[in-house]
Amino acid sequence: MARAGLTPQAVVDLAVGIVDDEGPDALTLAKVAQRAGVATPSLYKHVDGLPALRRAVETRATEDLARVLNAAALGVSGDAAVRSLLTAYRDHVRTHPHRAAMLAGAPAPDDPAAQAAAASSVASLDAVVREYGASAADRIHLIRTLRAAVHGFAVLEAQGGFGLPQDIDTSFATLLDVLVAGLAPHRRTA
Amino acid sequence: MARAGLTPQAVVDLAVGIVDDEGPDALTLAKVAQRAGVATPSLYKHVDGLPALRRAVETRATEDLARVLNAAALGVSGDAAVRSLLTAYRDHVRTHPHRAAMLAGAPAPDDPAAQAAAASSVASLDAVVREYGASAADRIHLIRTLRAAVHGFAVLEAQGGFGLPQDIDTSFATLLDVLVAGLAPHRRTA
DNA sequence: ACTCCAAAGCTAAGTGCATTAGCTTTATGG
DNA sequence: CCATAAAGCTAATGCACTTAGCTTTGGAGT
Repeated sequence: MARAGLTPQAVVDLAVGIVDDEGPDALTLAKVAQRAGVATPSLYKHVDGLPALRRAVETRATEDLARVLNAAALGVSGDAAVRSLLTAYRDHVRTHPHRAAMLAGAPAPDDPAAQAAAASSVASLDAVVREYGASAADRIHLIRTLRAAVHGFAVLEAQGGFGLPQDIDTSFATLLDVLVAGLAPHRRTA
Repeated sequence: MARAGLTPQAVVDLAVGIVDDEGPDALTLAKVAQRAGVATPSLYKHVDGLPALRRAVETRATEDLARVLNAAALGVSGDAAVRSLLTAYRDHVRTHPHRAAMLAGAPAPDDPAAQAAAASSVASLDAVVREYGASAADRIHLIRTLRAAVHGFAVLEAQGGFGLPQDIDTSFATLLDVLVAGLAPHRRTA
């Protein structure tokens, strides 16, 4: 192939880097091209315009999160598993604060990778709440409850929505305590 | 004054309308000018550029939310108050889904109105958790817990982050139940 | 009623970005 | 060694934000 040896993958890598460094609003084709050492229109050989690139970055972020959650669900169970997963979620968003807002949307219906990543995250959460809900239909509400709570916390923390930065660890501990205590009545097995 | 009789207020009104209709990304000075029946540069007589207008819209959204929360905190107490406030929060975001993402940021430090609105929301929440925490320092963690949980739920719902739209009311009921049950151990007075 | 002036509007012009079209180069496979 | 398809480029268009500077208008004060 030709000079810079770009691939769709590499372009998305650069885009993710820009988002992590400067936030989603700073993602522009011009900036990606500059980092790639290439003229802006050349990117269209690898990516179908800015909106598509945004979606690809979102997919990548969803996949990374899924990996983290899957890892955090290994070898734990019960309340400890809930704490492990939620803590991993929060820590991941703290490490990548600019991705926070990207994690709330539905995966693109035409992107199997995004669908798979989303399903994988749900599966990790489902494993963790399995002992709190008998049927999958019951558990979905618990999964949504946990996801909403951590996601809200992570977004607020990442975007400075909590007034003072101090004591946020204590607040997160409170969140975990409240959720774990609130989940107790749903437990199936003593 | 002159022809269109614009004011900073009126410009922000139009901007809020655009955000509510088409989302934050659709907010452009050109579109505001079109709705106002005015040439784009004329807006600079009333507003200090697009970023400032965005902030003003955010402030307005924060104020509206505060009003809703204040109203929902009237004449209720205990668990019912928690449910009332959180339900009002969720309903408000459902009514204005495009504002969801705007409600996570810190209020601009140089905008007293935004500061006041944020403080007012916190005050409503504080009143509701007063019987669960003795000191203000204790309550802040409960406030953050509740806010994170509802905000996460509202954002995920508004942005389609929950897979299927059905059963979301049940999920929200579960969220409320879990939070109320989890809060119980913190109750001061029986 | 008249004058003046500040506010509110306008047009013109510059900049940056996204995107499309069409050309040129390069590397690779036959 | 050459043909070709991918990868890159330049040129050009359109849209949005923004600044500069001019024009109009409506009301305040006489």
